[in-house]
Amino acid sequence: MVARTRFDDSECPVARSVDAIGDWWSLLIVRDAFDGSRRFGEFQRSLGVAKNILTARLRALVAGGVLASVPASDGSAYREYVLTPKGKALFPVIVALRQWGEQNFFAPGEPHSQLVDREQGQPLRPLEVLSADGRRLNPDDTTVHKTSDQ
Amino acid sequence: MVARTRFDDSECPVARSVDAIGDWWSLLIVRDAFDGSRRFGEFQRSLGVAKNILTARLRALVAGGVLASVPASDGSAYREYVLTPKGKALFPVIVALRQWGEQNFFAPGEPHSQLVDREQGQPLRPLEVLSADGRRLNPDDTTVHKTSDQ
DNA sequence: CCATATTGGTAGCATGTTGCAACCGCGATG
DNA sequence: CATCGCGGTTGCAACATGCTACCAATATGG
Repeated sequence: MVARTRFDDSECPVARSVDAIGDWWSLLIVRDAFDGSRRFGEFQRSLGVAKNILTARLRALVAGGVLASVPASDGSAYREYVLTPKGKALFPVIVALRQWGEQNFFAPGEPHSQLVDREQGQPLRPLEVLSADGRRLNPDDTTVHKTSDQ
Repeated sequence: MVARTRFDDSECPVARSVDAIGDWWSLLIVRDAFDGSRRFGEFQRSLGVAKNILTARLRALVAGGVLASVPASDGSAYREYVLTPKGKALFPVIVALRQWGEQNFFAPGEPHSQLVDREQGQPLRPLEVLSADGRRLNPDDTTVHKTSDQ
C-alpha cells in the first residue's frame, strides 16, 4: 500500500495531498510533530495507536518525505522523527483543521488545547483565503479551472 | 462507527475535526461539493468510489452537519447534497491541502486543476498563518497551550 | 560488569472495514 | 407500458486495523 495510490489523483492536488499523507493517524502524527514530539514512544503514548500501525505510518511518512529519521538529539543511540521542510509546509493544513474544530466542536467556554503565538502568547488569527490582489474570498467566489478546459 | 470516536480527541480540536470528517473519501466528497457536485451520481462518477461506501459517507456527513440533504434544485424528485455553513467553513482546509499538493507533488509546468478567483480568474494567494497582530508565523513561532497548563 | 528496565520495534491472530458485483425499487422517459 | 437511469441495498471476499505477546538492542543502577 505504501506507494499505492488509492484515489484517482490524476490532476487534483487535494487528492494527491490526501494520498501522500496516507490516513488520519498520519495527520495526527504530524500534529504531534508540530507540538514537539520526536520519539517513537512519544507518538505512541500521545496517540495511543498500536505500535505496528505507528511503525508503518512513520515509515510511510519518512518515505513520503514528510518526516525524516535522524539520530537522536540527546546523544542516545536511538533515532528521532522530525518534520522536513515539506512536512513543515503542512502547517496551514493543521491550523485550518484546528480552527475548524475550535469553532464547531467546542461549546463556548469548553476548554481545549490552544495554539498560540510564542512571542505574545495570543491565539492565532483565523486563516483567510485571499485572492491574488488581497480580497477575502468565500467558496462561492472561486471556481475550479480544469487543465483540460484551457 | 458513525457516532463512535476513534481518536483520543478529548481536548485537541484537530483530532475532533479529523474524527468529524470521518475519512479521506469524505474529504474528497467535500472537495467535490465545493467544486459544484450535488448529486449522488456526480460524486460517484467523480470519485469512482463504491456506492455503498458513498452512501455511508454521505449519511455520516449529513449526520455530522457538514452536508445537508435537500430536494433537488432541478424540480426532479431526487435529493441533493449541499454544504452547510459548517461544511463551507472547511474551505481553508481544502485550500491548504490543495496548495500543499500543488507545491509538492507536481513537477514545474505539470498540469493540474486550479482553484481561481472567479472575479479575476487568478490563482489564489498562498495561505498565511498570522498572529493576532498580523505577523507571519512559522511552526516554530507557535506553541501549544494545554488547557491543563493554565 | 551484571541485572534489569526501557525503547523500538515484529509476529500472529481476531475483528472491522473496504471494494466489488449483483440486485432492486422508484421515478423519469419514450 | 416498456425501458432506462438514479440512488441505493445486500452478500461476500479481500484487505487493513487493533490487540497481545514476544524480542533484540540500548540504557541504567548497583
